[in-house]
Amino acid sequence: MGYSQAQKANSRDRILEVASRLIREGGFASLGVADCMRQAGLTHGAFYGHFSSREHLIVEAFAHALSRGEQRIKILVSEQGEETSPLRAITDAYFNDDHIKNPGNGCALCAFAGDARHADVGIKHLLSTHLRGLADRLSDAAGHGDGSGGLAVAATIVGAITLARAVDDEALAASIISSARQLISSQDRLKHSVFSKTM
Amino acid sequence: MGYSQAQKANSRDRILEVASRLIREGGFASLGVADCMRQAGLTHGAFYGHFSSREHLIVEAFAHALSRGEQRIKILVSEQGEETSPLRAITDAYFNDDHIKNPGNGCALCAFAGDARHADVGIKHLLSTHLRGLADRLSDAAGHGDGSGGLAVAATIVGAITLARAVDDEALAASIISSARQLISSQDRLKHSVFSKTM
DNA sequence: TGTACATCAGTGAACGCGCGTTCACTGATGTAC
DNA sequence: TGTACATCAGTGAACGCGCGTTCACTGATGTAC
Repeated sequence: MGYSQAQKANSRDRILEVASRLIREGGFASLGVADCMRQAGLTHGAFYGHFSSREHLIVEAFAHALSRGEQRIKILVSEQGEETSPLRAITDAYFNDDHIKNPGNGCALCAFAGDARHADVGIKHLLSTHLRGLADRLSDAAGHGDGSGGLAVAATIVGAITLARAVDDEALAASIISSARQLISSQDRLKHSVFSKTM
Repeated sequence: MGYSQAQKANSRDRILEVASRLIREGGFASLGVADCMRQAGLTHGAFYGHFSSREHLIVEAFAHALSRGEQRIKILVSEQGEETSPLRAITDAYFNDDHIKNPGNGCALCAFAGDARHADVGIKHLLSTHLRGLADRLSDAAGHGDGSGGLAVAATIVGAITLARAVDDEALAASIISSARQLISSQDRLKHSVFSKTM
């Protein structure tokens, strides 16, 4: 395991990948340096060759989680049938069962909405930027000219997923999601356009 | 500071009161035994005379926070004018500026929606029960016969408050709230009844 | 091509701090006579 | 009523574990000759 810049970069990527999953699964507080390194196939001593502190890792891992989470959502959206309205396609992607049950691989905004309040300003800033982007996309997808409605739909999605993951009862979780789905659908101005043949 | 059952019970209440505020402010992880005892006017050594472990305190403090938070909301609701529709009165209580900016004194559901996923089953159970109650009240207030819509409104409220507290930008926080307010208002079937003269 | 050397990613033992927990002790309050 | 004693809520020093961080060392890879 001698010198190799490519190998080192690869190690760093692995650490980030693991960390971005771990923090989405368990929150920032759950991230342990030793555990993270172990899961990346390294020992804890090597950590400080890649990151100057646990805090720095967390910020980078959060940014990584945001983009990885967005990728995942985009994949889910692209799997929707073409007759689905744009808003419904996004909603279905977020409310996908696999997405709700596997936060480690999902939307970081949903995973950290609660934690972010206690996090430092760098994290809050990344989250804010991401939220604005999501709200714009939702607003467009719903056919709202101005971007006013997107934030509320984002809040409903984040709130519903957060609560569905928090409750101790599968049936209640399912009710939260289906109720949110209906509420969001009521905001869909493109629901009865060319997109929606089945709805 | 000798023997007195009444004094002991009083101490315990103070500890719970402090703890329920601290966890709402900073999340479960932020609660330190020594800090909590200090704020209750005691030293850390006395702690185990009241609670068998930090974990037990957290569960009790969470239950306490739920009821204290509900009290607070009820007070805010009762401060609304009589011409306000029931749903709007509740919405205004949650979206009250003071409530959003002081989680330590507010709704525990909003404060812990994110944390609860990582908490033990006792916490999840208390939260689930509380959520069901809130959803029913919202559903009634909105004039929906069946309880289906309440959960979505609860998700919107919780999501909006969580996000408003998480972002780094006051203007964005305000937009989240006003957008959520509009979305919820669109679900209000009693909006144009006798209740609403000004809306 | 082969050999000696330099580089440095990674290893693993050790450090030190924070914090939950324990425990011997204190002293004010309530009770017995 | 006054005095001696028992109780126990609270104190504060100390323990011990987990975990972030440090550091001397290893050994594989790349370079020089």
